[in-house]
Amino acid sequence: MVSELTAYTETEERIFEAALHVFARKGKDGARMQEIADAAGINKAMLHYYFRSKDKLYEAVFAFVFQHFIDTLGKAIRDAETFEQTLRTFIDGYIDSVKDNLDVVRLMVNENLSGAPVMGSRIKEAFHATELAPPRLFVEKLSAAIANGEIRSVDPKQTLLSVISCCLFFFITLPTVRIMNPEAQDLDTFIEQRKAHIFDLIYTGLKPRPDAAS
Amino acid sequence: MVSELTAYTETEERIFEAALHVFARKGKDGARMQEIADAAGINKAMLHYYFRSKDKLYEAVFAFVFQHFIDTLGKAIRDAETFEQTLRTFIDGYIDSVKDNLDVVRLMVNENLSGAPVMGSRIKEAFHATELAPPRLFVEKLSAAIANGEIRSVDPKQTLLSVISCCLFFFITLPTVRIMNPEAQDLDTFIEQRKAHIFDLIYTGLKPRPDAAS
DNA sequence: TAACGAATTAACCATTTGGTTGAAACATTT
DNA sequence: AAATGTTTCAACCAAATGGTTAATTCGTTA
Repeated sequence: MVSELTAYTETEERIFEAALHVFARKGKDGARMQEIADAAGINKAMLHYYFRSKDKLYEAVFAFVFQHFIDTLGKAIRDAETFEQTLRTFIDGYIDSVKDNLDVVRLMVNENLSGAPVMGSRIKEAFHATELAPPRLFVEKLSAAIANGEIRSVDPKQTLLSVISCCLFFFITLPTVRIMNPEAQDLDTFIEQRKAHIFDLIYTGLKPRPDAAS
Repeated sequence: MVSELTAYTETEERIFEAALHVFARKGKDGARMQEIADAAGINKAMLHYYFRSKDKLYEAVFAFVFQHFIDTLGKAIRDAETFEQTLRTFIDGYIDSVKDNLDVVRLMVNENLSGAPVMGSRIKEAFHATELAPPRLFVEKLSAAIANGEIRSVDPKQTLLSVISCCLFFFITLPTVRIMNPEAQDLDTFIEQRKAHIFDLIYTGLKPRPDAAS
C-alpha cells in the first residue's frame, strides 16, 4: 500500500511494511523486533539479515516515510485556476492519500512525540535541500491569491498549518473521535463530511470580508 | 505543574510527574521503569512500592491525565455574552493550559496511536457518565449562536473538532513546525501569533455570509 | 548434477527489562 | 529507648529482547 515505490525484494517489502506498521503504533523504543517479524510472517533473523539492526531498520523506514509524507503533500497541490479549486483539491486529495497510508502519519507523529531525533539528525539536510518544496508551493499559491484579491490578507504559513491540522488531527486521534462522535463509526462517510466541513470553514474564513476596508 | 490536584505524598508526586513525562514521550511500551525512576530521582523499587506494576502506574497516570484533559477543555469554555467572546477565550485559554501541560496532550496522543486500549477499556464508562460534558457545552453554545444568527449554520461537532485540531496539532508536531517555521523558535511569540490566527480564521469562517440567503 | 551463492531458519547468547526481596534507615508511638 | 510501622535501597531473579551463528534449503549456473 505504501511500498510500490520501493525497489526492494518481496521479503524486504514485507519486512518494511510490517516494520512501518509496528513502529507507527508503538514508536521506535516500544516496537519489538519479534512483533515485526511475526507481522511480516518471517523469521526474526531475516530482519537483521536485511537491515542489520533495529536502528537501521527504523532509519530506513523513517527516511522512506518522510519522503512519502513530503511527496503526498506535494501531489495534493495540483494546478488549478483559482485558489478555491486549489484548496478544495488539496483537502480532498490530501485526506484521501492519508487515509490509505495512515501508518505514515502515525510514524511521523511518533517521531515528533519523542523529540524527532532521527528526523532531526538525518533528514534536516535533505529537507532543506529541497527548499521545503511542497509547503512553499502552497504558501506561494496562497500569497498569489491574496495579491490578486481572491482571498483576504492572512499569514500563509499559519494558514497552511491550520489546513494540515484540520486534515490530520482527526486521523491521529481516531479512537477518541470515534468515542465522541458515534456517527464516525462509518469512517468513509465521516471523512466525506469532514472534507466538506474543512473546505467550507476555511475557505469562508479566507474570503475577503465585505465589511472590511478594501 | 500538573500534580497540585493529586492528593499524593511528595514521593508519589515525583514518581507521577516523572512517569507522565516518560510515558508521554515513549508511550507505554517504550517507557522504561528505570528511566522513570531516574527522572524521579528515586530507586526503581519505589515505583513498585507505590504503584505495584508498570501497568498500574500507567493506568493511574492515564486516568489522571484523561480527567485533566477533560477539565482543561471544560475550563476553557467560560461564560461570555457572545459566541465571539466564547471562541476567543476558549482558544486563548485552551492553548495556554496545554502549553503548560504539554505532556498531558502527548500522552493522550500516544494512547490514540497505539489504539487507545487503556482509554477504551477503563475510561469509556467514566467518559459517558459525565455525558461528554465539556464538548457538549461548546457544541451547545455554538448551536445557540447559530440559532440567534450570530454565526452561520455549520456542523457544531465538526467545528469543535476543527478548533481543537488547530489548537493542538502544532504542539504535537512542534519539532517539525520548528524546522519549517524558523520564526517558531521563540515559542511564546509564535503561540500568540497562532492564537490570533486561529481565532481570525475560524471566526471569519463562522460569521454569516452576506452573499448567502438569510 | 555438481557447485556455489543467496535466502531462511532454529538454537543460542549477552544484555536489558519488569519485578522481588531482605535488610537498613526513618519516623512515630509507647 | 524499645517497639512498631513506614519508607528507601542495593542486590537479586526470571523473562524478554536485540542480536548472532551455524547449519539448511533454495535457485541459478556451469
